[in-house]
Amino acid sequence: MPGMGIVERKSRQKQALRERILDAARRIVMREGFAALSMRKIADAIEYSPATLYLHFASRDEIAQALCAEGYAQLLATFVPLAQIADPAERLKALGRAYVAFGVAHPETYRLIFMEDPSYTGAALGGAAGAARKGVDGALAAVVDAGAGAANETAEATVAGTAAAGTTASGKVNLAPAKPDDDPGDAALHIMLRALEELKAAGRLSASMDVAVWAEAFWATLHGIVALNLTCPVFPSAPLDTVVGVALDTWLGTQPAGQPQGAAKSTRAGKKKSAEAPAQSHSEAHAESPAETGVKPATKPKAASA
Amino acid sequence: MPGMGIVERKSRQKQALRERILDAARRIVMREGFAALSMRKIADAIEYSPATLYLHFASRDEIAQALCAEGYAQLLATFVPLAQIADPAERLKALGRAYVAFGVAHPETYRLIFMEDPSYTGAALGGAAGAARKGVDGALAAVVDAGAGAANETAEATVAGTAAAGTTASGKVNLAPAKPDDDPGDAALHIMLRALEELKAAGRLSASMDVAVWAEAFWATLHGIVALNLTCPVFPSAPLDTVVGVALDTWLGTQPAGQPQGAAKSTRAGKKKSAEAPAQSHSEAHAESPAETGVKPATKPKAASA
DNA sequence: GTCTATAAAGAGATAGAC
DNA sequence: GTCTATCTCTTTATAGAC
Repeated sequence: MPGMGIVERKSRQKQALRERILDAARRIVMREGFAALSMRKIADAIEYSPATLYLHFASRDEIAQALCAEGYAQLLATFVPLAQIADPAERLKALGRAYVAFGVAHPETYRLIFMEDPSYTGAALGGAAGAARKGVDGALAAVVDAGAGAANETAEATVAGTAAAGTTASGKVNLAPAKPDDDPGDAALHIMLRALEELKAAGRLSASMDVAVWAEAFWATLHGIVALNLTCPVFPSAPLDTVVGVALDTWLGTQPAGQPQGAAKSTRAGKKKSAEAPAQSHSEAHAESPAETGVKPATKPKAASA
Repeated sequence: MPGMGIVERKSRQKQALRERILDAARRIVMREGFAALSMRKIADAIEYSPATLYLHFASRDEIAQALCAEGYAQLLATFVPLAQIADPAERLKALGRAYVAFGVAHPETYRLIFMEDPSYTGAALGGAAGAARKGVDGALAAVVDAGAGAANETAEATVAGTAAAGTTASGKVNLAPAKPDDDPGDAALHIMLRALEELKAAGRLSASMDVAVWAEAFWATLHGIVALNLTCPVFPSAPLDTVVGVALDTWLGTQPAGQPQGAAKSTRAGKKKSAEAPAQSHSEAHAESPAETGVKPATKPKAASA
């Protein structure tokens, strides 16, 4: 019977190999696309035999789902600092831009999470707890909780003077109990819903609007932009940032329309941001992973022998 | 040397077999998903040998692209009658609803065209000419062309009285030359752009808005709704029609700002879709194809042997 | 725990007989 | 045109030696 330290060392080693497997898998997915992910390739990459992988993961699917949870946690992590933005509309815009930036910066990860198989999406949204507990989720849950109190008040201090608000703000916010442990995959949703409640309280969103519906439609817009960008060769014809900007302005009622509905800067100077428009740069985004862009993932094997 | 009639008969027979191949392929894709489409399965379905398929299609990819072009033409066909709607905002709403309905009614076809491989999307948008020429495209091109003249005037007769319009309407419409033969895949885009120009002329869209950008962002919203609906297990929590309604109202500026509009019954009783929520029903959609819904397409082979 | 070896299945595509 | 037969390659997953 070995001492406790030996057991721990073995456990650490097992965990380490598990991480190496996931690292290799992630690299393959990023470079060649998810379709090219195979047990053999992973085994080759980590210089183990394929059979060893099955001691850590029951199947290729389990590896894929672990990658999904990881990637989703990474996405959530980019939201954390943005949840502190005082103005709810600006907060939502920043979240939207970060969402699109993530999808553009990590196309294959985004594909795997949101465009491949429903079970993968489910693994990411529901199973992000496991991967996210590794550090991200704690911080996020803290932010979400803090948002219920502190962020709300700072937002009021900044915004409340604009319109007749404050009446419904205090009483109705607890409509979203925001149990952070309940479903960590919904953390992003909670951030959005809170911002929407503030927006509504400030009179900048129709009081009759169902915030849950608005949030889903808003999400769909962002997802559509990312997904078309990844799949459709002719999208977008205008710079991506321009399309995102129009979408955000439309959803948040800040568009320079003939009549602004909520509260907007009446008219803008030029036509659009045709001049600058850095387009796909997104230097604001995440520099963690080694440039997932550029390589055609090749869902199809294409020609190999001739 | 055979007579000309014999050559024609042979050509017809060849075409007929080509159609049978595509029919079988379409059925497989609809029932088992695109990933399950293989030359052998097609051959089995039509009771020919796999080698025969290669006399009609150079590769599996070519079959897939033909299916894409077909499906896209089918989608365009559902737009044709809607292009006659006089009010441009209502026309765009109807187009949007038809788009979503198509995606929900033909999930695997939609996936193949817009969510799988960029080359497939390209084949649909650019190569729809070939498949569409079979009858759909002619009608569509006619509608598009007629739209430049007739539909525009009916729209003016119905709408123009609303706001101060008419000044820019006549002079600027030819901004979109609408060459129907040029790129038939863009026919849908042209329909949208025309509606947007009318909207702008009527003062119901900001004069500074770039209609091309608006159109792409609008498309992205619709695509996002369909794509999430097909991939994300928890989307939507509210009935799909409600989400679509909010999106359309937001984009077309018909949202309440205090008063509830067409859809969205102000407040809901429960939290989520616990109570009613028919969700995926959509009986309004197309009944042409044999119920592509319901069966899990299984991108992955999953368990087969044990 | 890790390996070698292999089973079992399936894919796309082609050569050559008829 | 069509078929038989096959080549080549890939995959997931497991059995059993060490």
